[in-house]
Amino acid sequence: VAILTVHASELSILLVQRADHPYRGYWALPGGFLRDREGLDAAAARELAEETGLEAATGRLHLEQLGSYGMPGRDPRMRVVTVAYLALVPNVPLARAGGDAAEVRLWPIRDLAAAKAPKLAFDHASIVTDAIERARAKLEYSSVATAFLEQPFTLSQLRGVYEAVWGVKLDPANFRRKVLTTPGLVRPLGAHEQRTSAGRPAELYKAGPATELTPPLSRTAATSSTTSAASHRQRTNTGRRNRSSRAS
Amino acid sequence: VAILTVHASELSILLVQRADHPYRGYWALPGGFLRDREGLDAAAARELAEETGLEAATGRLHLEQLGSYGMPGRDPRMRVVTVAYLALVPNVPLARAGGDAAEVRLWPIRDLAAAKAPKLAFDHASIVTDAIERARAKLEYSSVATAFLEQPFTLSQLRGVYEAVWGVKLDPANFRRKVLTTPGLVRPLGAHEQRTSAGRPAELYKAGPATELTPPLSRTAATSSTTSAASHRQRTNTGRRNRSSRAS
DNA sequence: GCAAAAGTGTTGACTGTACACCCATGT
DNA sequence: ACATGGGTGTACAGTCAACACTTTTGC
Repeated sequence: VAILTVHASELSILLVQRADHPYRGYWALPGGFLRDREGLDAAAARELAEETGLEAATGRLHLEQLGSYGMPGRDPRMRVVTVAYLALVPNVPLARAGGDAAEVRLWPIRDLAAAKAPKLAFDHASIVTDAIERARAKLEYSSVATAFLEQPFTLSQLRGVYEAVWGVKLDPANFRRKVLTTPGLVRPLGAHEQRTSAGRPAELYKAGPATELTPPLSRTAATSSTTSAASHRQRTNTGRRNRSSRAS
Repeated sequence: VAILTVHASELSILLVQRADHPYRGYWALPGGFLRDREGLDAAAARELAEETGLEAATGRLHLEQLGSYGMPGRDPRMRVVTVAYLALVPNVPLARAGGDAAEVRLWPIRDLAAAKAPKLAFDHASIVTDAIERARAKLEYSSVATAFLEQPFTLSQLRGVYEAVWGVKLDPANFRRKVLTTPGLVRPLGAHEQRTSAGRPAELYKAGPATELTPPLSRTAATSSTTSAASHRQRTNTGRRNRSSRAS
């Protein structure tokens, strides 16, 4: 199970450090073996609960099948076919620390490519890559972003999820309009958040019944975060011209 | 392996009739067991070749993992976890007829919900549903439609794929523009088709390197076959004019 | 007052759809 | 000639990104 969450404005993944052979000391996705008379979804939900204490059935969290990995030799002990799942959760209590794992922690996605990156066991690097890509793609055309948040939430927090997962900055005004004009995406509660630091208190929302986002929210539409002159991104589109209406 | 093709303007799927217990006489997806030292993709390609004679590696046909199905009891003989694949192929030679299958044939998707629908073995009805939905969704945002065609093809044939898979009618003019303005989707060959019946000969194209279709082609945009007369009536009149001054 | 964040308004560029019209070919 | 399908032109309506502006809070 690839458990993704947004922690400190960073998309992060839960990994466990292996205490036993093989790949001792390497980091791995949490998981285990399918039991008799247990379906794939049920097994994934069980592993998720063992790791985080979160119940997939009760909560609003998101759990979906990601794909299966069966290259021969991926586990040196024997032939193993893994069915990977993707979980999107709001916060991770980080249950358990003993058992067959030496340590459990959240790794920011950004650090997985850095020098201090953890070494990943088996073919889990490939699974992690697929999980991140799936999550990024799903934000575009579905309403799963709310699975990263506890309810109720503000639109700024929801926007923060998109910005963390995609690594871009979004225009608050346009994001708000997009979310509010999509029918059934969120429902206003009428209440406002209690103050945190400064600025006008934001209205609170709950997730609505809608699951699809049509038309999608495009992640290519990052606003320039730097001082407007340097970053003109120009999408190499050969034919069409792009934005850059600044001089007119 | 769920093998989809477009035959006689109908999206169709290849099914084999089971000759042995269990589900004798029922129709099933072609498939088999994973071999030692064989990856999942390789096994799917092997099954596809056994069934159709098409080589996934050489041809331009499309083969992707669809998902895994592991509910206990789905096979009455023993616990079996199936990894399903989706194949999109241009034409199906329909190799083999003996072995453990009584018959092999293409079933139009439309007939699967009809009264004369074949009874499907195991949980294959669920897999077939997922395969069709995946294919329909993928046409929206990727270039896989060309996998249904032999090369070269005309834009009308490509449009016919969309119409068959989605069950809608698309505007030829707008479809053409959409395909041609997407960079790298198709490449013109300069040649024209040899006459078939009537009308101007169409230009021939090959699939290009592009795999994504952004922005996507929306399948909700079916042209209305009825109601065209009712809404025309009158132009919105006498309103004071504003905006719409194009001035580009 | 000032900074900061929420929220509204506006505009120009682009996109999608509908449909009129021209082109090339078979019968 | 005319039917048929290929291909181009164009107008209208809708959408999106950019950004100016107003509102509501903490300090």
